[in-house]
Amino acid sequence: MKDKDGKPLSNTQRALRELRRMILSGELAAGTDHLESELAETLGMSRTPVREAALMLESRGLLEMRPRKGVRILPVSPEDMREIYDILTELESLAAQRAAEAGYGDADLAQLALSIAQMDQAVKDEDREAWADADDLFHQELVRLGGNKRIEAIVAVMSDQVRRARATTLFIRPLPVQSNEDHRAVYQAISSGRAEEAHERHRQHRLQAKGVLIGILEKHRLNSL
Amino acid sequence: MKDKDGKPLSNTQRALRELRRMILSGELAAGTDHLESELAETLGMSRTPVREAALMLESRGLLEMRPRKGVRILPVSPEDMREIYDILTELESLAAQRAAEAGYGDADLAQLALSIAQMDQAVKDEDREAWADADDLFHQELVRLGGNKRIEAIVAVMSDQVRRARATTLFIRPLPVQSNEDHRAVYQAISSGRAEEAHERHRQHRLQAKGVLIGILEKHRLNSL
DNA sequence: GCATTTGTTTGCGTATACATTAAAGAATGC
DNA sequence: GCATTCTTTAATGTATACGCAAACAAATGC
Repeated sequence: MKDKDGKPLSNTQRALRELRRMILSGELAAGTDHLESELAETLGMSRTPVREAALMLESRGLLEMRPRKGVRILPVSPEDMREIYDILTELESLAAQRAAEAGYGDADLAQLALSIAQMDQAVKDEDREAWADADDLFHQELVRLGGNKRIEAIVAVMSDQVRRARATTLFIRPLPVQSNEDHRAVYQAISSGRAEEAHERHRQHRLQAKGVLIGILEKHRLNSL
Repeated sequence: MKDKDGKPLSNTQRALRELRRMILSGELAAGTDHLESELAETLGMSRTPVREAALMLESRGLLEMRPRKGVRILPVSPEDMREIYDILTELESLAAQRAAEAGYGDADLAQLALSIAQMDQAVKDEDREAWADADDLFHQELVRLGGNKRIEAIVAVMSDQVRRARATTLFIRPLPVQSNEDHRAVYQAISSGRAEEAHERHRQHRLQAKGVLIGILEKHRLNSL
């Protein structure tokens, strides 16, 4: 098996990507248990790479390995979402501030601008999936511009868990019009080097998002997904 | 092999603890490479549990597995320390704020008070090791009181890396008298429910600590440890 | 009937064997 | 003498085998 660059891809890496994909897509449902040997057979490889991949996914908080009970796909509760959003709020706001301080030019911010444009288009089209993808890109790029690799890694892990909750809630909630305005404000602040404002605007953006998501989860009694 | 509770401890767990200990103590020096088979022999077990432990330590950022180059103990640079302290600053300050909002009583804050007392004693005795241990405890307990499990986990990971830098710098720097005053102020703020102040005091404390550490590292040209 | 014990099964933890492949060294040609 | 290719080697990636311990079932004693 080779990847796009022609480099061979180890089975462990394949297992990692496949399992992650299966969890995020819901193919492996939250709360379900799966034997290592089952997963190995599904993926067409032996238990060893599956175990190694599972170990990594365990430290990303997507699953849990319980002796004799199989690999458990961890559900996400509203309380988990509070924790996650609190972390995202703090770390992304800092990233926004740092990005503004870095004095990036328009070229550096092109990707950010692009994802904002994509979100605008998606809202027009009422295409929630496209909006979610562009939103992911915006946050990922924002954090990248913040220049802290560890924050990037942490946010990536937390975002994986948010993605699962969002897969369920995406079609329940109203079109994220407010969100798009927030993004533009953050972009403007970064672009013109207003660090404090970038921080605060993004902070408010995330607090707002947290409130909306938690509200939906509690209203619909989605205690575990 | 059994642990304190009499429960058998898996070799993977033993490898995890041992390797972590060896890295933090410097027994496995930063920047050095080690074959899986060497480590396995050292620990008296086969490669399998060593690999599994290494995988976990890799996601904690303590080492890196590079095909054919062996397991590399990751060095920590001043830039790494900036990243780590930025994260600790944000997440611990939030924890302090939340702890203050939670309205804990004196009994709940006993451990926090104890570690402060231990730090005072350690400063009197000029026992830097004891101070460092108590300081770890203070921060760990503070974060626990914050009530966000994920922040606890992230801070634990980051703290492991700080510990390595501190092992080197602990005896270079002046006695942390200012630090102890900060801790007391944070404690007071939490104890009396002044959330905003707890946040801000802890924030300043961490920013200060960051400055001191980075200053030492750069002054002594400690670019990698 | 119920509880306790014994047997059986099943899945994991670990060792080990093997295939794979990148890196280092040797040999060859220019 | 240098570069290139071939060979070798060594370390990893993966499969597989097996013992053990936990969960479940059955059987036995009360």
